[in-house]
Amino acid sequence: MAVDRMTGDLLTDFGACGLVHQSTDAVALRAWLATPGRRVYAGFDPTADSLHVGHLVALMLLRRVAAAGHEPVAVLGGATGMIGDPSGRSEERNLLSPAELAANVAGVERQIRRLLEGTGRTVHVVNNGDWMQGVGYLEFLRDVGKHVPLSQMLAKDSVKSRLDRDGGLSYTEFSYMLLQAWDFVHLSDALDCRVQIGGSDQWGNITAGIELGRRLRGRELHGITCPLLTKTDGTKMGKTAAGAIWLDPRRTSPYRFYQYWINLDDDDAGRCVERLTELPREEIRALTDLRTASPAARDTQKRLAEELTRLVHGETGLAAARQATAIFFGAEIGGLDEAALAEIFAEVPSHDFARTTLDGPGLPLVDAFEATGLAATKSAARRTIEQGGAYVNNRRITDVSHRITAADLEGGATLVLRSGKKSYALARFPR
RNA sequence: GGGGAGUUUCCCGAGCGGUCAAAGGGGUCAGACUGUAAAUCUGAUGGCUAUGCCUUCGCAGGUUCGAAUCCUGCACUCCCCA
Repeated sequence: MAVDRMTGDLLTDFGACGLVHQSTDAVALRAWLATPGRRVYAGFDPTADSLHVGHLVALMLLRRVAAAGHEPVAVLGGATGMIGDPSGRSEERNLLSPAELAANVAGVERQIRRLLEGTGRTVHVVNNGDWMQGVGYLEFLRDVGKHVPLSQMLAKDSVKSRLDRDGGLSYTEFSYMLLQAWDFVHLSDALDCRVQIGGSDQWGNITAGIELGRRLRGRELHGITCPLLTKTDGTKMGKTAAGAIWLDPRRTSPYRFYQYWINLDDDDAGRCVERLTELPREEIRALTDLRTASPAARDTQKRLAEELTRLVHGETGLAAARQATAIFFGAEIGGLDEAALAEIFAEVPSHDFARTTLDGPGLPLVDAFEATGLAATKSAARRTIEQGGAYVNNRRITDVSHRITAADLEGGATLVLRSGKKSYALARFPR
């Protein structure tokens, strides 16, 4: 992976990849970033115990920060998560319990550290809970609130859009930006961190921090936002009908993660490979050419899926995803141990049969299809078999009266049944 | 309150005494094609111990050798006139 893209300055690099939506004065920003080792921060609110694909942009931004010779600072929202960011939200958030929040912070921190490791730079992962917990309400109002004009707060898009709605927003969420603004000032004190990056919905919060820094410290702070990654069909990147694509393999298997990228349409894949990978610009250009010349090959999707799966799940995860892909697309199943099967078919429904059903003539395939739910009725199962859509361990069975016997298990205890192209079910025969 | 039309298998909708598990379309499922896309094409589409048997056409009765189709009552929906 090409982490060493130190060809230009950070802002130019971001711009070239389509990662700049808005920024504060580019000249001042460039000047500040001209010195290596500057600290740049992005925040992550722990709304769940895992990050999802939507967070990848910010994470990759931080990796680029490191690649450009600076030091990324990831801020975990142990304090801000108590409140909930109204930005980009149409409704009031539900508050998380402190216990949930602590668990979320722990999970997210682990992921961030992993993803920022290996950048070869010092990485700071801090929690705003650590500096906010001890601050009293009165103290905060006097030290911070006093310096933030209400007119500015009310002018923020995140606030305005919510005030116009039926639900409005609570005082609590309204105050969120003060906390984030204070984070920025605090980080400039503690780490001399003077640049904050984030999604375009963060612009209001970032500028609130910049303003506060000027008033409180007379310090010049900078901000960059990147466009929110959306798909050409208008839906959010990383959302599927089945829910979000998470980085935690327990929530989203490496296979599904891999498949998500493989299935992107050409334009989306093009944008993702540009913004979410660290491939050299020449390679990205080459992929674009390939995509135009022979879209069917889908080189971009493959490369994208490969890069991101390796980054998030490691070589082992990538290998597992590839193996699962081969099997899900028709490779015969054999020589796989139970553990590998369980891993690959983790999200597939299964049904346990008594071992004795295999005795004598064996278990009718029709019955197995019905029991596993692959077919609603035995008649439906028969139809599927007759029409050539039934498979056992990816071998097509066309005989309606086919029966499963112990011999089919080849020593194992699980058979993989399939109906059509992608409906799978496991038939287990525990000893 | 008066008059009229209707209620069919997942949905829409044809059927108006036997040849009706019920046309056609949609959907769904399989197959072919394909880029793990879209479109297209083909087949299937109540259930089962399956050349047969059982259940289904608003509900309950009745007429008939035989009813989704005819009669009676009930329920619900829609339209028109007050």
